[in-house]
Amino acid sequence: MTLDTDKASAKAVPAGTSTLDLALRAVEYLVLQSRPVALAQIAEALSSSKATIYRHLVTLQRHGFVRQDPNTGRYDAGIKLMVLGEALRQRFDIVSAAREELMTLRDRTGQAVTLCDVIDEELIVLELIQGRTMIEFAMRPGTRLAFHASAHGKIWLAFGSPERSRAVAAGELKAWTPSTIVSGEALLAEIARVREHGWATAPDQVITGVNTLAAPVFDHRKALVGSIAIVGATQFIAPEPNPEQIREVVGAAARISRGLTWKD
Amino acid sequence: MTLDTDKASAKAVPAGTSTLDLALRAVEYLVLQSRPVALAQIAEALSSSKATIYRHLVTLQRHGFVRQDPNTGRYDAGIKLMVLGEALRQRFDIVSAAREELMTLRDRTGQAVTLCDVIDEELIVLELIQGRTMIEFAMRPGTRLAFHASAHGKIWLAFGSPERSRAVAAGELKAWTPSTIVSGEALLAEIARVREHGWATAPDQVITGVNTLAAPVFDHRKALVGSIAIVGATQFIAPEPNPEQIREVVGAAARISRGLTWKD
DNA sequence: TGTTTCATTTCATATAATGAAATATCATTT
DNA sequence: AAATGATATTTCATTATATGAAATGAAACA
Repeated sequence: MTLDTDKASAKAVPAGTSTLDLALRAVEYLVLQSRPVALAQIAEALSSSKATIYRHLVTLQRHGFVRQDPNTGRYDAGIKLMVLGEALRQRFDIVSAAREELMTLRDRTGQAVTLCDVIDEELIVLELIQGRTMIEFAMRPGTRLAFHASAHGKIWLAFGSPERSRAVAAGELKAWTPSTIVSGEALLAEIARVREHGWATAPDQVITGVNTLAAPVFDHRKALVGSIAIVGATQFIAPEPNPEQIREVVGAAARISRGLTWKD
Repeated sequence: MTLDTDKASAKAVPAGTSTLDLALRAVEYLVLQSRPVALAQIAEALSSSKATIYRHLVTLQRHGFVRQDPNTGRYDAGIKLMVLGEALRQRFDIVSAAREELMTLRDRTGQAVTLCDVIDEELIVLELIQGRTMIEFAMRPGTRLAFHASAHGKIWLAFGSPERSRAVAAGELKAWTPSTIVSGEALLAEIARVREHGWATAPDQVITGVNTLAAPVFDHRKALVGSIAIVGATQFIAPEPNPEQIREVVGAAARISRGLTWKD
C-alpha cells in the first residue's frame, strides 16, 4: 500500500499519546538540568501551560519519577529513575552468569573489568568491576559506548551481524581522540583482524592514555551475547597486550560462554 | 474552608492525570517482570484495554523507556531507565566532592566503601567503591537502605532531624537478620551511642557475617549532607572495630566535610 | 509593609484518550 | 503449502478527561 509512505511523510506521528509524550519530555528535561527548576520554566521549555505541566508533575511525583524541593518548591528528577535503572540492570542474565568470572579476572590481571551488551543497537555497559584507578568512572553501568571507538564495540562488529558492521563502517565515525579510527575502510580492516585474533583492543581511541582489551561471550548456539574487557592505563595494557593478559581475558570469556551452555 | 477536608476524604486524588498514571504503572510493571511480556498481559494486569496500552507503549518506546523484543514483539523495559539513572546519580554534588577521598579510604582500609544520602526520606546508596569481595553487590548505587538496620541509617538518625529518629523508632522495625534491632527503645539507645561516638556500626544487622562502619559528612553549616562507610566481612570489620579503622573512616568523612565548606 | 517569586486551583471548552472489534503479521505446525 | 495460533496494530464513534487563561494562595525577600 502506498498510503503508508504518504502518511509517514505527511504526519510523522503514526500512533501514541501526546499527553504522555509531554510528560516524558518533562522527565528528560529535569534529568538534564543540574538543579531543581521552577514550574514556569519547565512549562516554557516544553511550550506548554503551567497548569498542564503541574498536573503531570504531580502524577510523576506520586510515582517517584520527579521530586519537589521541600524548600524552594521547585521540581527535580526523582530517585525512582536510579532504583529502576539498577533493577533493570540486574535483570540481564549475563550479569549474574558472568559475575564471578569477572571478579576473578580483575584479581588476576589487576585491571578494571567491564561487561557490555547490545540492546536495541546500543552498546551498553552492564557491569563494572573496579580496579584501583579512576579512569573507570567513565565506564559506569548505563554508559553507552561507540561501536567504532571501543574494544567492546569492535568485538560486536567482528562477531555480530554483518549488517551492523556494514552500517557502522558506512556511517559517520566520530573521532574521540586523534587515535580514533575514522575511516570506514580502516575500520573494516581492523574488524577482520579482530575476528581473526578473537580479541580486540582500542589503545588511546576512547580516552588518551587508556587501553581496553576485549573478548566475546557466546551462548550455546555460538551467538554473541556479550563482551568482556579489562580496562587500564596504556602503561599496564600495551597497544599490543602481553600474551598473558590476552589469555586471561579470552579464557574468562570462554568460561562464561561455557557457563551459558546449559541455559536457554 | 472545610471543603478541602471533605474533598480529601471523598476523593483521594487531588490533581494529576490518569493517562500518565496508567503509563507510569506500565513502566513499573515492565521493570518488575523478568522477561518481555505480551501486550494483552500488560493490559490485563493494569485492567485497561489493549489499544490504550498499545498507544502508551508506542510513546514510551519512542522515548526509550520501553523496548520491544524484535523477535517476539513482546514489550520490555528500556535501557533509558539505566541511562537516566546513572545521569541522575552523577548530579549529586557530594558524589564528585567525595570521590577521591573514598578511593583513598578503600585503598587504606582494603574494604569496600559506600556513600549514602537521604532524598525525600529515603536512604539511598549513591556511590560504591568496590573492594575485593562480593558482598558489596548488595550495596549498588540506587539501592535503598533501612534506617534502623544499617550503619548509614543510624548516622542519619543520630545526626539528622529529631523528627526522623522519633518517627523511625515509633514505626515498624523489620528484622533482616536475628541481630537486627527491632525494639524502638533499643534503637533510641543505639542512636544516642552513635551520636556520642561520632560513628556507627551494624554488625550482622543487614546481612549475617557482614559489618559496616559509617561516619557523617556535614556541610559548612554543620548540616548532615551524607554518610560514608566501609563495608566488609565481620572478620575484617569487628563488631567493635579497631581504632585505626574508626580513625580512617571518621577522618575521611571530616575531610570531605571540609571540602564542602567553600561550596554553597 | 509591600513586592517578587513561586506553586496551586478553578472552570468552561474541545481536544485527545478510550474500548470493542476488525485486521495484519509472523512463526510454527500439519 | 496451507492452516493455525500467537502476537501486534488500526479503525472509529463516543465522551471522558486533559487543557490553558486567569485567579488565588503561600512564602520569601527587602
